[in-house]
Amino acid sequence: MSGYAPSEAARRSGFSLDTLRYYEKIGLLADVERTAGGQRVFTDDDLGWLVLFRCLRDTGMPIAQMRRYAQLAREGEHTADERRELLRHHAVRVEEQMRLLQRQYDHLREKIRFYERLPEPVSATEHATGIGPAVSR
Amino acid sequence: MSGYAPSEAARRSGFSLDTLRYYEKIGLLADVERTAGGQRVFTDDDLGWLVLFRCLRDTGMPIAQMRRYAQLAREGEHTADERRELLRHHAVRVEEQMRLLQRQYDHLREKIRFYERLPEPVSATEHATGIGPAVSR
DNA sequence: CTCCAACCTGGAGCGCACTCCAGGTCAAGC
DNA sequence: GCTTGACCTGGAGTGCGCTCCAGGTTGGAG
Repeated sequence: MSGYAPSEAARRSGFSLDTLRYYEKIGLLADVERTAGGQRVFTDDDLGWLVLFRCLRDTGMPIAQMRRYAQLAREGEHTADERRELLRHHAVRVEEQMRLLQRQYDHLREKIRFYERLPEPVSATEHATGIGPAVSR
Repeated sequence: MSGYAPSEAARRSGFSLDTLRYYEKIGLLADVERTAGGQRVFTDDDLGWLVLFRCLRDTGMPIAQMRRYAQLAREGEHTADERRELLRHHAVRVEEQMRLLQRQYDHLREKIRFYERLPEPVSATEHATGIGPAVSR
C-alpha cells in the first residue's frame, strides 16, 4: 500500500528526516510525491529504493555511485547491463572489504589473547610479532 | 632494529607522511625520536604501533579511542585491564559490523542475480524483500 | 663545498555525508 | 476556528580524518 508520511518513511528506512530530504535534494531519491500543501508522501517504491540505498551505503558505496545507479535506472531498461556491472563491481570491492575486516579482526583477537594470557610480564617478541599490547617505551 | 627514515616508515606502515606527522601531532603516536637536525627517526616500536593503528582503523575504531588506548599504554602496566576491555568491546562491535556487512552483501548478490535473470524465485515479493532492481516508476 | 631531494613547521583547506537552524506553513484533533 | 506538532525551504555548520601548502632546513651523494 502507498502513502507514508515523512516520519513513517524515516522510521521504516532507518534514515533521518534530514537525510531523506538530503537524498531527494541531491537527486539520489527521485522527486517524492507531495500533498496539495507540499508535504511529502513516500510510496512503497520510494521505500524500496531506500532499502537499496541502505544496503549500498552499509557496504561502503559512495553516494556519487549510488546516484549514478539511480539515474541509470530512471533512464530505462536499456541501462540494465550497466547497472548490473556497477553492482558486480561493487560486490567485488565488498568481498575485499570483508576479507580485510576478517584479517584485522583475527589480528585484534590475537592481541586480546595476549592480554588474557599475560597478566603481568611482557615478552621480548611483543613487537616483532605485532601481537603484544604495544606498550610504550 | 635500526631507525627508519620517514619515507621508509610510511612505506612500511602504509600511512602517508602527512598522516604519520598528523598522528604524532594529535598525540596518537608518541613523540618520535629526532636527529640533531630535527628530522624524524622511527623505531621498530613506532612501527609496531603503526601496525596496531592500521588494524584498529581498518576495523573502524575512531581516532579518539585509539588515542585513549595509546595513552593508557603510556601510563603503564596497571592500565592493562582497561586496555583489554577496550579491545574486547571493540571486537564486539567489529563482529556486529561483519554480520551487517555479510547480510548486506547477500542482499547485493540477490539483486545481481535478479539482473542475471537466473532461475531464481523472484515474484511479486520483489520490493517486500528489497531484491528487485528497484526500477523507477 | 655544492647540490637537491627529502624533510621540517604551522596552519589552511578539503571531501564526505550528513545535521542543524530560522522562520515560516500545513493539517488533524478538540 | 484554534492549537499544536509535524512538516516545509534554503542555506549554514559540523565532525572526521586526513591532505596540501608556503617557505624554510637538513644531510647524503658527488
